[in-house]
Amino acid sequence: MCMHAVNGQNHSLKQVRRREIIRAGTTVEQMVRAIADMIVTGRMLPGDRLDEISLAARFEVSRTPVREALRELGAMGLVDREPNRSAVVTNVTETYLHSMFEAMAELEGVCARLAAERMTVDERRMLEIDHRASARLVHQGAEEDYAVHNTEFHTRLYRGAHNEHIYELVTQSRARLAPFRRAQFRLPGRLAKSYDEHDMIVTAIMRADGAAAAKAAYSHVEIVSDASVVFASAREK
Amino acid sequence: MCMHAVNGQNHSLKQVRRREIIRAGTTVEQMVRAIADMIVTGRMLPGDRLDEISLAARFEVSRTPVREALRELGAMGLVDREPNRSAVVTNVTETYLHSMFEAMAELEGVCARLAAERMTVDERRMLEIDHRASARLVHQGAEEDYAVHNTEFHTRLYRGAHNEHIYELVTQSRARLAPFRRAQFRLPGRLAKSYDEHDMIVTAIMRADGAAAAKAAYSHVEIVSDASVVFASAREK
DNA sequence: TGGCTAAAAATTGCATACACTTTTTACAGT
DNA sequence: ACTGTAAAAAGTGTATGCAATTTTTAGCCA
Repeated sequence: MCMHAVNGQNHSLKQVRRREIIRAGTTVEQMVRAIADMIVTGRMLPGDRLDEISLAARFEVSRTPVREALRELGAMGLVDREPNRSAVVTNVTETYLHSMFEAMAELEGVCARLAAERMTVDERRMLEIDHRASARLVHQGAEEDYAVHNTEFHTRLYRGAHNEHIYELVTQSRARLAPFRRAQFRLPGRLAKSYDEHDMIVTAIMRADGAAAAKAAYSHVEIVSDASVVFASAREK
Repeated sequence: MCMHAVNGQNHSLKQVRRREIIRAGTTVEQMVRAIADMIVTGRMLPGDRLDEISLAARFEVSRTPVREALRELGAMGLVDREPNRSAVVTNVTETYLHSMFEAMAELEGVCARLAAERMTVDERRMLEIDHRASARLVHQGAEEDYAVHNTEFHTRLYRGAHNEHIYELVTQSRARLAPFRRAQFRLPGRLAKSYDEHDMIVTAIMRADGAAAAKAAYSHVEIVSDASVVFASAREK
């Protein structure tokens, strides 16, 4: 049986319905953002399968845009794809995880150094104000809120380097690392320690001491301890 | 007219024919490699359009895999895509280009430092031998061959850092930068200068002097001069 | 000639169909 | 029960079709 006429009709209706739901950008962009968010925020864990049919059903689209979204997520390193196999939330070896933490430390170091040399007066002021304000969160033990502050703090550093490409690299790396650094601030005393480390960075930046800022930012990432603590959670799957 | 039966037949035949042509990986992977190569080697210039229909015809596939390939190239930063518009080989502002060169210099610096600290005896030996051998190419003024050597030399550095993630970042950045650093070794005296700079890096690495290696590698990228010289060629389009 | 507009053509976005591959299930023989 | 295997089910890869959008072309008027 030939359904071309019916198809057109059906298609139209769906199109109209979709149009209302528009949030931002194309269907694929939305899906990429939505799925990336699920991975980065831990609602999906390394190893979890992402099959095209389920995703298509979930987002109420056909498999075509789903596949494009998965392709993009694959290029971003958030999912692994192998021919004729379902996509899977990227899981990495301990060695590779370590290399990501180290790369992150190096990049943070570079950003902090450049930020110390280049931040505008306004940027420095905002960084310091925001940092000081976070002391309250530490005292309250507000882990969630501190995590939000922490993300902003680092984003300020990355932006402060005034280098668009480095910003992209470090942002991409941070996203890929996110699934493996969950539960970071739940370790006892971690909040206060993080604050002190931020303080070292801020102080160096206010002095425009690039070398000190780089050193402080590098050690803030704490390659070794984080990597091992965190890996357990990744393997639980 | 309904062509479903015919479709099946036709499809089958094409499938069989394609199977013979397999080179490596899936159709999309092959296309990504092929197109990326065209961009990186300059057979396609920044600003050039990549329309799906022509590409589909060129590679003898339907638009579906073409779209996936373009999506991936977009994620890699080699092409720009906007909704309802043809993909275009990425062109960048002078500011962004400068940020890429700077990022590259920083990354090379990190790689050189880590390489100086971590390269195995074999890696150091191979680096030095290969470097010494390139002196002949300089004397002959063999630009093409030196360019090949140069690529290998830097790859050795990146690998020598013994950090998989940094390797990925620097490789990705190098690919994105490639379209804008064409014709590098055609400047008079550039070959000899490049050799001397390599020599500084190699010497520092052989001494396991990370700081010196980093400094030498950083200045080797020559952010400012390259950026301006090279930008002309990008704009010619 | 120089725009302005509207129709036509070209092109992209997405849905659907079907071949091919992988995974699961069911069942036979041991 | 236990394993091997074949059939069924599920899932991926890609071609094709149509709606929506952008680009081009043609014609019009000042």
